[in-house]
Amino acid sequence: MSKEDSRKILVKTMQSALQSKGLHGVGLSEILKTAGLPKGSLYYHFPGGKEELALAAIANAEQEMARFLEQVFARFDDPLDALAAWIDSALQRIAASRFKLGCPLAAAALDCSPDDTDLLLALHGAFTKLRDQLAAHISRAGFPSDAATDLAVLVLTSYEGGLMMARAAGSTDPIERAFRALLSHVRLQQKELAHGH
Amino acid sequence: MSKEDSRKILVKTMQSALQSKGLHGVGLSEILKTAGLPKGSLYYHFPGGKEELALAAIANAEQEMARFLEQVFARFDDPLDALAAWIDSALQRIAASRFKLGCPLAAAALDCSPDDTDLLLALHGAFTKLRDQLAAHISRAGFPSDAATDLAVLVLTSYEGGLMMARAAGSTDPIERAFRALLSHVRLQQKELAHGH
DNA sequence: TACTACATAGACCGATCGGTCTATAACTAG
DNA sequence: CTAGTTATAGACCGATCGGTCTATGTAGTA
Repeated sequence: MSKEDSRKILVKTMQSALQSKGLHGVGLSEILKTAGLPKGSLYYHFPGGKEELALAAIANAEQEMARFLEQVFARFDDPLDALAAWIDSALQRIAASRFKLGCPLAAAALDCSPDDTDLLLALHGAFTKLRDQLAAHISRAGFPSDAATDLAVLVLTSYEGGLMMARAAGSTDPIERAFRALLSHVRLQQKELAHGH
Repeated sequence: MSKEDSRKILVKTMQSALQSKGLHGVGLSEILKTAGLPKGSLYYHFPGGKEELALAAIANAEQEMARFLEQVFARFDDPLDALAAWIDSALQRIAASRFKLGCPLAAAALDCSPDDTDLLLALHGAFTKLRDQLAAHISRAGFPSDAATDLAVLVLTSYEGGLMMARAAGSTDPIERAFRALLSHVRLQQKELAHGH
């Protein structure tokens, strides 16, 4: 097994552990058992231990989300259609996991101590990047830059909150409702902007 | 110290621990130290241990939120003004805690194992109650019942997601942006509804 | 073959986890 | 005063926590 393989396995395992149980919800022993690797491997690849592994998992999750968003927006002419498709796929993903998996970023954000500055900083960076990415696409739908950023944040917060509530509900209903409302309002505003000029 | 006092102290302490560190982020010993009570008291009042205490904290948090919402909506004629005021107070609260405190419900939802059915059920109940409460008020602003429920869920998800992102950001910016977008869109829709009839 | 990194393997550590148990203080009723 | 209930007090338990350490492969190079 090469160096890269073990590293990736550990990161993926931690990422999925974050999604299902949160940062303190899983022990290293459980992660290692799932990964099929001994403790020596973990501390060889991640001398910083659990926190360094969590940071790597967060970075990986951020990258995956960013890439996936890019793909979806590339497939649609209308950014709002892309948004709807993105939510649709999120719906399917969480239902497929039987509502066990949430967002690893959100889980880490709520499960860590307020003075885990490294973690919080990494999370803030990830959210900001995703926000700006969303905002850039949304502005293409005719929204001024600042309004687009506001909207991007609304989309992100609803997405994160929706995932959390869907987990509690054991149903996609919260996400569906939130984005039905959101998209209908946004379409209306879009029309308004088009007529106004 | 009477029975009720110790119970309340324990519940409050657990509630604030949930907000700052999540369910598994704090140990019982830390809670007891903060509460100034010995272990015997905890297991006398809560034979079910940590989980029973968490359930009580969740129930208490739900009640507090519901009551506070009721107060805010009673103070304003326009439900949308009340909504804005509610968010405003949330902004102040989280800033006052220097972004350490989130929502205890969200923290519990993301930090627990997917098969903690008791916890998830309690959380689902709490979210549903808050949703319906919000929906009832929103419908007074001229929205049809189903649209009002969708909107209520959008408000709740943005609120929860906003709190989480504000914690990561160390700033109220996410909540401000999300609700600036949300309220502007909702006002527009409200006007549309008014003109349509 | 010998040397040298790289990577795995897991025994072991003190600390802390959630939880149980017995003892005792404080108050009430008779 | 005594008996009984309520609540506190904290020693103690096995399990598990995150982390350290030494020993053992394993691959590439000379």
